[in-house]
Amino acid sequence: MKNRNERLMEIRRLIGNRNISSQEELLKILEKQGYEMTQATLSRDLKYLKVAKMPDNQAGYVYILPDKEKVVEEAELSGKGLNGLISLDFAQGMAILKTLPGHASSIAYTLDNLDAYEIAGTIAGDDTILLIPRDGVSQSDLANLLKLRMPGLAQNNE
Amino acid sequence: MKNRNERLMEIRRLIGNRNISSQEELLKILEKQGYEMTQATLSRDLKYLKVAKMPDNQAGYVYILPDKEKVVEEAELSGKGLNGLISLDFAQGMAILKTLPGHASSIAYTLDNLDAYEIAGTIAGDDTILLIPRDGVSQSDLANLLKLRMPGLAQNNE
DNA sequence: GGAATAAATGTATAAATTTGCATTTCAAAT
DNA sequence: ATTTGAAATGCAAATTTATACATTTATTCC
Repeated sequence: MKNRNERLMEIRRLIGNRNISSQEELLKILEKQGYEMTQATLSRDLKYLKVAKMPDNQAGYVYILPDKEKVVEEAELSGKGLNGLISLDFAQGMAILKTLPGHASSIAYTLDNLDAYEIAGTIAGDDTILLIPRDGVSQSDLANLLKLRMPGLAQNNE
Repeated sequence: MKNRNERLMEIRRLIGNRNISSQEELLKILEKQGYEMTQATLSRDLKYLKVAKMPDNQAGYVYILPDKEKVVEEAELSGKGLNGLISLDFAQGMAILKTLPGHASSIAYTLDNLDAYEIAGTIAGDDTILLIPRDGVSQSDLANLLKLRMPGLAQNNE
């Protein structure tokens, strides 16, 4: 179909931004935006996108994006923050990121909000970030993750 | 409802350990274990536990346990002095504690003042604490210590 | 291009899940 | 021990979601 991909993107965007509780509800929003489709197709789309339905205190149930997808999207949306990054090194099983002076905490904040499985946590000083990877996460896993979200990042080692 | 709590625990355990695709399927397993209940109750249990149903390549759909969000609630409910504490993870032989923004240093202070042998030291950022255990201190030693001295702390891992 | 093949979608229906309401079970208070 | 209010559960119906099958739309390969 001509616009399936576009539709899938839009579905992801919608689920990421609002609390949607049923396929019917989502379907109506999509129809208002000009997408013509049936609930069956939406069901398939959600399956394709690995969207889960989760209980929620406020809304009863809400759709949620799978971790990875969500992360990528939000990182892209925010599109900000990683400018001050200078370098990435590995030592003692951990990653050390150097940044411009004063940039460490904002970048660390962005990193935390990636909600990436691979990152157990970060601690930021003034121009240095200590990133603790989860056990079992290899250096190259982490490098890939970071490269993916930080285009243009210069690395000291590979 | 003598055993509701036990049942809830068991449901969580089952969902954590195997791939379960429907409430019927889970219900049968529970029945074999001696739990008597209907699918309606199971539906409510899953809602209570915030278990989500997510598309899966192998199994079609699988139930998955909630992540940090759950922990936040429990921590908040517990009320005790550790209000800002969100989660506890282990990686690289160290413990990573996530807190609400700005809460890290006060909680780290509390940790230091436990004067626990097991804790060599802590470093606090804004919302993350790195806790360095003494050599020879196991993950479960540390988990026990924290559980013991910090009632209400929920954990992500076992 | 046109046949052959695969992918996407709609329709109708089955399957799965949630929920209103009535009932039972439990807990607290007197 | 009895009453009372809340929590838990079952039952049945409503709602929501998934899917088998048929059809349409796109893609590939001569």
